[in-house]
Amino acid sequence: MDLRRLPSPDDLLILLTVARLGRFNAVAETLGTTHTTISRRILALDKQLGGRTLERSPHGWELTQLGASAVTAAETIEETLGSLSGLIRQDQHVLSGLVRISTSDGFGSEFVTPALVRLQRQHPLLNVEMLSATRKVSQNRSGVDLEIVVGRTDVSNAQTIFLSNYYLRLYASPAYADEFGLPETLDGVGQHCFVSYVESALQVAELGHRWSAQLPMPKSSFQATSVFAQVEAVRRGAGIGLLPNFMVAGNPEFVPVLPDDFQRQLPIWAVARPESLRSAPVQAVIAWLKEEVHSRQELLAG
Amino acid sequence: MDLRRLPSPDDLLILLTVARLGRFNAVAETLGTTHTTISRRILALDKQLGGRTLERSPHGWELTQLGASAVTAAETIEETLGSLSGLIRQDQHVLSGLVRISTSDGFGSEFVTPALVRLQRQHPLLNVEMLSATRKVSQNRSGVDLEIVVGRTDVSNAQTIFLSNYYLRLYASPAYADEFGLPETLDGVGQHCFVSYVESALQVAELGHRWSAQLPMPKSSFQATSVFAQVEAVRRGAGIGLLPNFMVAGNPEFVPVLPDDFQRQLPIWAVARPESLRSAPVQAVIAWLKEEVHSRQELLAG
DNA sequence: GCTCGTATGTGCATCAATGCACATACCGTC
DNA sequence: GACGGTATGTGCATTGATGCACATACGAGC
Repeated sequence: MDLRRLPSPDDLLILLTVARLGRFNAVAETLGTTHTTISRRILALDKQLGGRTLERSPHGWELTQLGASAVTAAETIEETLGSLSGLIRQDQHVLSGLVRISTSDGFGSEFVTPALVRLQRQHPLLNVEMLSATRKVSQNRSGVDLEIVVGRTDVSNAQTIFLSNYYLRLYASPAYADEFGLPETLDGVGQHCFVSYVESALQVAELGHRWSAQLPMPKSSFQATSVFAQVEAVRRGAGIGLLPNFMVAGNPEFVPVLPDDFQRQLPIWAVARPESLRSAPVQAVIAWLKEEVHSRQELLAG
Repeated sequence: MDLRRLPSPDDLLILLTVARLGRFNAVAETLGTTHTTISRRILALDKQLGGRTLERSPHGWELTQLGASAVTAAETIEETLGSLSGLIRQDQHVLSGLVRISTSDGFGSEFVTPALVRLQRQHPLLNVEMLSATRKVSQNRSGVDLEIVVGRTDVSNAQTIFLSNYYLRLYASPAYADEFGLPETLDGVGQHCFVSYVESALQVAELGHRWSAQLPMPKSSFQATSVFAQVEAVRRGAGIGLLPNFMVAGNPEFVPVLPDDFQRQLPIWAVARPESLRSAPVQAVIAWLKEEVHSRQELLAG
């Protein structure tokens, strides 16, 4: 990529500040420079982008459509730089102590474990305990510094940090499909064996097949509390299973069933009490987890 | 967020280019500046980040851990800026007109052709002329909008854009190996027939066997100006040939000869005058070409 | 060991970006 | 309408970044 042909990231960040403050003088004070320089930099940016990014309004400067696109890019750059700065600040302190994390087993082993291993490699004095449980967010988090939870979060004295969405979709094994065929409609799923979570032990309703009337009662079912068991059951032909996409997408041992008709999107959150969030190790875990999720977003969306 | 406290995004992008190219001089050429400036900017970045981002290695600069974090951030910034640029370009242009490109025949058919075909499929009004010639970068580029050249680029009034490295390695056919055996050392190559470029017509010295004293004078030689002819000659048992890896790697009709003892790395560049680079179609060609090369990097490195 | 080529770093001159003083424009108040 | 305050833009001086010439270091070849 020709870096000289790209808009100046510094100029984009200035535009972002203008968008926030509305006046050149305010921006100049904030950035420790003069309104003259701000004016000139916006002029230069407009030339780079081939149009006006700002227009005058009674309340000060307002973004044009081009300016709005540029500000979106600037926000990404700002966040990227902020993360890098935060990383550096973290690197300057040796992290130690113990962080206890509760997480569901599928997401835990696929995303949380790698992030924590990377973190601990850099901070060997940091001890990590990862408790696997597929549960809804608890009202009382004693003993746990951070919870990774699925679905809705109705909790009042904690902060929720969105990590990502993932998808539950219907899958079967090629052998099962060959032997029993696959349904043509969602109603047809009721004629098949179904693999899912144990309903009586289900804490997160969205993980179960009952959560939506889209899915009929199955002829028979194979239920497990472990998502690994569910995946293995589908792989071995136990039936049609409602599985997290990130565990089976792209694997030829799993055939999507009615992929255009059914999928269920679930958010994953990190939840922590405010006092936990004042801990540098917990903040580090969150940052590294976000990085892990972000860098593998296509697996979660796939 | 205090923007004055953040690392300079421009300096991060320079580090990214250093990480890709490994040498300040190459970066300077690519960015149209001097190695002095690159050196100073890296020094400045190291100060902003509070540590060294690069350390010396036998192959050039290598990233420290801090440098790797910084490069990750730089990649995000680059992509963000690229997306913004792409958005703006989309809004402005249906590509049309004529782009004339000069390129070597092997690389041209393997990488340039597919990229151009894809581009033209999307922009049917765009006409493309691809001139095949294996030459060094010319001082006068009249009639050609873009040159794809191999090896060193010593040119003053044009911009060079690094595309990739590829490798010349020694190969023979299985039949030749059976009949004559293969050498155990590089000196032993002198006892064999050698297939190479026509020395008297050689414009890029690195393509010839003489360029390095590692390769002895051959007993006899088969020389051709067409790399396709060279490949065919080796395939038909004419001798040991110095061939681009991307044309024969993985093909059972070609046996690597002394692969651990000899290889020659060559850079490939796109070169254009500043006024050519102001043309949206030329910019599009460069972008698509880079994408083609990037998405098939393992073939070039293999 | 010597020579050559290449890579990076230092010092000074040059150039581009920024600061400063001032000008112009607009709005609100009297 | 006049005045004061605030916001943005122009021209020239100043400052910081970059280019250029040269120096130093390293590796390869003879």
